[in-house]
Amino acid sequence: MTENDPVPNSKQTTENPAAPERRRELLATAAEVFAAHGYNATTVRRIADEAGLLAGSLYYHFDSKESMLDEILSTFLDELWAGYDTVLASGLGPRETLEALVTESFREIDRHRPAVAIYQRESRHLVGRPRFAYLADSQRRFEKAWLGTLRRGVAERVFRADLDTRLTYRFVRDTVWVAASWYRPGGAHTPEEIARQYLSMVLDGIAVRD
Amino acid sequence: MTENDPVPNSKQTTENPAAPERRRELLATAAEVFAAHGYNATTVRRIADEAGLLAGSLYYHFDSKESMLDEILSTFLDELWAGYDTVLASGLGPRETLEALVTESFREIDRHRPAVAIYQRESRHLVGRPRFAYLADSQRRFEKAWLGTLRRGVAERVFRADLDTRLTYRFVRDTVWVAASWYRPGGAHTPEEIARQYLSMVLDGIAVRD
DNA sequence: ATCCTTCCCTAACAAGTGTTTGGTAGGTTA
DNA sequence: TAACCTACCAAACACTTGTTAGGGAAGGAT
Repeated sequence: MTENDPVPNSKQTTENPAAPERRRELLATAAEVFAAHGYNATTVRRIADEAGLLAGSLYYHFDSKESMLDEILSTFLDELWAGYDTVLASGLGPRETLEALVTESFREIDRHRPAVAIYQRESRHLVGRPRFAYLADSQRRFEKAWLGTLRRGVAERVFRADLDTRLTYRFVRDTVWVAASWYRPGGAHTPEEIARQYLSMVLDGIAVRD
Repeated sequence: MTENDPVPNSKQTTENPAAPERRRELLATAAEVFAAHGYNATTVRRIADEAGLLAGSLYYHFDSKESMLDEILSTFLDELWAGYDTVLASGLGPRETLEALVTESFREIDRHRPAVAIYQRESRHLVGRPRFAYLADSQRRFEKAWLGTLRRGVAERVFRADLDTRLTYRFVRDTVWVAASWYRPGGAHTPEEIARQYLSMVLDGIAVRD
């Protein structure tokens, strides 16, 4: 029996500053490989190769392959919602809220690109599994925040009333997050620049005004 | 040896009207499962279950699991390009070309929803494999068609000149195709309605004009 | 009645999968 | 020096994977 487990295994909710340095390195490479090839197509041997150790050694740090995925996604979502909640609590108008949410989203893509890519690819079939129940929660909060902002904007006559709000929501949501598939940190554009251009397009359109 | 193979196996480029009825049924269910769970996570036993036969029996109709994927994707892309080429050859202006391409895209999503979903999910790591070289071809033609239309529009002063055309291209492209992940045939909106709303948003923006 | 074709099943194969177990080099602490 | 902890390796485990080989039932053609 594992009577006196040192600690490393099993996720830590409270941040332990002194401890799992190596753990984060391994999670980072795992996330990179998951994002590049997909969770199912990624073998733990491949992760181990990339990290410079053997497959079995990963199980000193993690319970299972799935728990790596779990930790990658939940860490990302925790940080995402910290940013979103700050925006939503600051009492901005609908247009400013939309702008702030979009900008925050591109910043998260910048910081958690692999996690976002994994989320996009895998969340659809992970939702439903009890272990990943927080994904469904997050989806609900997400929809509430975005749809609410859009509807508020329509009510206050800053957003057009002749569009299906639900369709608009989907377009806005998807285009923002799908950027994670081509975005590369350190590329030609900063997250803020991308957000600015994206907002300009979504708010004012790409056609020339008459 | 398989001296006298009846025909069924191996893809048919020229449409044989008398033959592979069952083949198309099986491909349709395979596409559905691939789209729902991802290619790698889908076992041939799962496809067989869904189709009502045993795993080995699939190999009477197909060479391999990969050849099913190949046929699903190439069939879809063939039909997509038939539609696109018609649009591109009809000598429309940039704005009308954009509208026609977007509308045609949503029609393709309506007809080939599983194939589109699979394409979105898997094409990134299939590109490069020699067997799927046509995916890279398609990507190049795709970029050429869309980027060309956008640039022509900027030159003719119908699209804004102050946006990064490449960014605009990515946004337009992604938002159109990602719709396959939530679109359900027979839903509240027809493909043409979705295209109209989407175009209205992209061309004129969601903000109220001053 | 015989043959042939179509379409499927049964049963197995080899390779690859996530995971476990026991061991061990090297540093830290007692 | 002895005991201990950390982080890894070596080797195997049980299971799932895509795929194949051989056979057989049904039905139309001869």
